[in-house]
Amino acid sequence: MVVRARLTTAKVVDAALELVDEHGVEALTLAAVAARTGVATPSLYKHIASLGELRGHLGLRVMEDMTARFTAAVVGRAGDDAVRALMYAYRAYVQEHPKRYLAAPMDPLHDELQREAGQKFMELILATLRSYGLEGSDAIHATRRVRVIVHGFASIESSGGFGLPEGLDDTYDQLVRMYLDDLRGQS
Amino acid sequence: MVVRARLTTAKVVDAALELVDEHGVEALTLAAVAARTGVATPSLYKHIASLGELRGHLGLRVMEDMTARFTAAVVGRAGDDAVRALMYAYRAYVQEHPKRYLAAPMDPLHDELQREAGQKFMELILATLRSYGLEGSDAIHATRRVRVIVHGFASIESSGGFGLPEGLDDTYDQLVRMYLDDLRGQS
DNA sequence: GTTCTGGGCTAATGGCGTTAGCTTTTGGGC
DNA sequence: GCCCAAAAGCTAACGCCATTAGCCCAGAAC
Repeated sequence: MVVRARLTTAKVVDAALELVDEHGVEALTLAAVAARTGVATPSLYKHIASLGELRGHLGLRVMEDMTARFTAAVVGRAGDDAVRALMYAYRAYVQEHPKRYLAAPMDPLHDELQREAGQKFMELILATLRSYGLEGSDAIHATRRVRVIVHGFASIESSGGFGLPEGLDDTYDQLVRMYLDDLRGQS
Repeated sequence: MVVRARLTTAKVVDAALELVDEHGVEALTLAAVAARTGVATPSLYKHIASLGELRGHLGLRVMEDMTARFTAAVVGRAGDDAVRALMYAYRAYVQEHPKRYLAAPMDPLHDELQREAGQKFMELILATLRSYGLEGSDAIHATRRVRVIVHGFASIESSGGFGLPEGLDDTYDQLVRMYLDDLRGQS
């Protein structure tokens, strides 16, 4: 006899992620998640503490997913090659999942649940920059600068903020080149 | 006898802006706006069509306010001096009104109500870059690049996304310099 | 076989946005 | 200076949402 597939926190987050990918963050409602998981709304509270906590789990999931993808893209590369791989992987991810990106936490370090994933992400960037031999605050500034560029571009692009999408690839190429030139200049 | 101050759309937006500045975008609720304006909630519908439209008006207000501030900062300057003034004014505005920044529309060109303000803003950036003599798509790319930098930094800073705020001024200085070097390099 | 626990359920509450329909104020036309 | 239409306020009500309380049932533990 088939055991009735019981719900778990992970499955609830799965449903939330699907919902966000399809209809955007504003469509993330407990009623919708319940419908998708085939359960009554209050039953979700056996697996999550609140809608806010579900959002936290969702943000964590997205951040872990991004880190995994970017790690795969960067591994085995160094220098400009690695930085390019990271930056292009970032944009590719957001292009594939534009609505999901708005569910990613911008301040993971301030959330108990997401802190570890946030640190892993930052360490990945630092590791990507390793071969430039940056020390102390130079490394921190360089990390912040890439983050500003990739996040700035991604958040504008994913919300349709660039009037016409024409030439966006070129714009991104220029940003990558600008960052690399800058890195080289001060390393 | 003092005439009872009647409500207008502008006053409703004023109240909404105060509310957002004090308690964040998620606190923007018709009930709260009604309480602040001394009116029953449904009465607001005599001045706005819906909460969504109020958000639109609010975004427009913020965008116009920013454009006015940045224009004042840039006027009378040219070249690197103008670009620096624009970029520092942008960050200063967001530092003064961190919560408000999240109410600013990221795609004003796709909103009937905000399109004109969005174009004015873009024209301001283009004008700021005028003295570099960029033509056609070069000007568009350069505009997009500044926007990515200032928005990326502002959105991360305003949501506390940089772990420790230490050295943030330096990071921003580096971003400004990076952009200027890049502009110079390709002009 | 009984018991205990975990995961589901229904019912109910309070806050929200929104609509309908009423009353009141107000300002312009005569 | 009065009248009346339109503007701007109100209360009542609806439906959706998150959340809580309290019940029930299945299945694992013993």
